[in-house]
Amino acid sequence: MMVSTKGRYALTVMVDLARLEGDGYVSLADIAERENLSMKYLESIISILNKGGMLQSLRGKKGGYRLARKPDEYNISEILLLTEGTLAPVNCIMQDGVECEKAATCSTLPLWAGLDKVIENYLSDITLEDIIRGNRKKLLGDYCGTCVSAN
Amino acid sequence: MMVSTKGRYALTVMVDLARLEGDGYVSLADIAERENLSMKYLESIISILNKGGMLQSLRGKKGGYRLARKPDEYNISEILLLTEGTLAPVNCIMQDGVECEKAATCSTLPLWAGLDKVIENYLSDITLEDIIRGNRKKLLGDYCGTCVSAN
DNA sequence: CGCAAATCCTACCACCGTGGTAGGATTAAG
DNA sequence: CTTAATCCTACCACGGTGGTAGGATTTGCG
Repeated sequence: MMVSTKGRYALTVMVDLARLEGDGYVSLADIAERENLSMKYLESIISILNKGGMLQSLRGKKGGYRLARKPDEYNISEILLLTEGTLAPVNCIMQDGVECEKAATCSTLPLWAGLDKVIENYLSDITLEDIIRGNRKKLLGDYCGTCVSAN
Repeated sequence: MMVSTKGRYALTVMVDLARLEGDGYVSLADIAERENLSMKYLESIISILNKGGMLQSLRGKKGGYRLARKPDEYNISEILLLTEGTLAPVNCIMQDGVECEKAATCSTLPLWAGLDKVIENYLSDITLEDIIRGNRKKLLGDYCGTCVSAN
């Protein structure tokens, strides 16, 4: 599994907040209830989003969270990257400039690099706005036969 | 991480055997030494490949393994699927006909389904032959700007 | 026939990431 | 000054990952 609940729930929170854009600060309790997720667990996840600059928060009564930017200014890749740490499908891929010691002679590396590219390209092309608008063409394909089959 | 060492080493073994196609049966000890991997660990992985019909084996002295088909008749998806069990990037995606209970109302599901498609399409289009021939265009892109960027 | 070289099979295990829970400290509105 | 909210630190069970160990079985060859 490439994306754990941490990344999935983070995206769920971001989509929830994107839907409520303009409603001011939304409390974590509200989000957790709406999405039917553990508030305590969500707390640790939303903390990552907040520290990563994805959100604005307000403490105290009437406090909560809201998006720091417009929904179409977030791409999915950056949200998942922040929460998951990496989106690499294998751990033998170059990260932070450090590559596998066998990289020069490894015959399977180009495959993993290509897979990594495909994933990154897909996720970085989709925004929160696409998700709340249900942009099926962009999400599920038909616009590129080689990327996403038409069946 | 989507693909563990199990899947990676399985592919390494398959590529190794594809390179030696026509040389008869190749012993596990030879493969392990050539690829610099633990023979004991490789044993458990090659056993999955063998039982899954990917290989032919011969026991006893002068025994070993060889490919059951031609290198261009294996796509990478089936090799990884056999060893990893699933290639789904998240565990909330439909598997064996069973889908998440929240599927009907989940706003993020189309994203995960789209990601799954992109991955599956990439991996099922590449064969062992492509890897041993170092088919960079197919592996790393340039043939589809939306799938794999040109940088 | 018997040895050696190979696959095949079962069991075991340490480590770490996942998916949380618990409890309290701090802040701000009214 | 109470209440509702974020913020922070610590803890923990479980299962998957990445192996290791030891032997049983099969087959080629001299």
